[in-house]
Amino acid sequence: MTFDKDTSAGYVVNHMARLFAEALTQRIQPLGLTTGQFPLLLQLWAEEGLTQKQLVERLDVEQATIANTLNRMERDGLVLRKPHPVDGRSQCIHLTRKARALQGPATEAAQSVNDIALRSLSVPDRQAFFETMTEVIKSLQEDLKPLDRS
Amino acid sequence: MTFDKDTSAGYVVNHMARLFAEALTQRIQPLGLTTGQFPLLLQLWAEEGLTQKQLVERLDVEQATIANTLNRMERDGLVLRKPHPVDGRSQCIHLTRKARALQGPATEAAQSVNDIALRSLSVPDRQAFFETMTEVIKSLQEDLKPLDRS
DNA sequence: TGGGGTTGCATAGCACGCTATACAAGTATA
DNA sequence: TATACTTGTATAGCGTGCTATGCAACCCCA
Repeated sequence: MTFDKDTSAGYVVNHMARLFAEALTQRIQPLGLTTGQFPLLLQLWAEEGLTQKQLVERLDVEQATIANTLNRMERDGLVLRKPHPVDGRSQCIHLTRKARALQGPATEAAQSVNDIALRSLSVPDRQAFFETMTEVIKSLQEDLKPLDRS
Repeated sequence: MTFDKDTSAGYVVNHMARLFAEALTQRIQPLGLTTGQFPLLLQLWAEEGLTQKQLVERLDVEQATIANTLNRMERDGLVLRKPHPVDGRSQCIHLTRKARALQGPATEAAQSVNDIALRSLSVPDRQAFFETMTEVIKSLQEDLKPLDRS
């Protein structure tokens, strides 16, 4: 019994994820954005001035990854780190005018990728797809949970 | 109308893919393997002595990625590059005894991750999940196709 | 008021995947 | 045969994500 990549959920999911990323890159690269910055921008467009800690809590990404992405965003003029009024360890992350101006085009780009990806699916199929992914994510998180720092 | 990451297919797919990778890492790290090596090993367990070109054709990964992964696998004693009998540019990729011995435990680990991930789904739901992913992949590939070097 | 634990962030170092590029070996053509 | 094109690999450089670690600011308690 040979293990076939094409019937391996992990393999197919990984492949799909890379295609999503590629399609998004194609559309946001002209805006000067990258895929990793996207979740951060999304969060900051909704709530500006969050600390890194708060961003980590809201996104499913490790602190070190957030810190590195913020470095690149600061370098690219998307974000400013301002000192926290009371906690000397923290900084509040603020968007530049440039980053604010990208909200429209960038979300349109992301929406367009999602629309294209799901284009051939019926509305109930899309719904089922999301429900299934939510289940899968839950199962994997439960499997990984015992590892959490307790 | 704000764009919500939790209802964005791309975001959820990316998150799911990272969880799959984490779960697999947890199981194959003790074997001295990493996630990126897995597809290559799978292919070589089935057909040893392939060239890099042939691996690129069989896996959905770029040539440069394959070359780098092979470098790490050679470094880790999983793979040997032997000169191609007729084409001086190519090399045939052979597995070491060590790599061959890992086929059983490694495929079991991957199978176990897939089983856990899909655990809460009925058989028809699993089937539907694969069909949907295949559709999504096809749609994204069609969107990206115009970019191919023709 | 210390001193010790905690918490927020930064950094080092790695794997993985990508694009772009270089280069040697092969092929074909004038 | 000499030249030009093509093809197979390698490498540089980057972004994304991870773990592990360091460190200063904070907090609590004796």
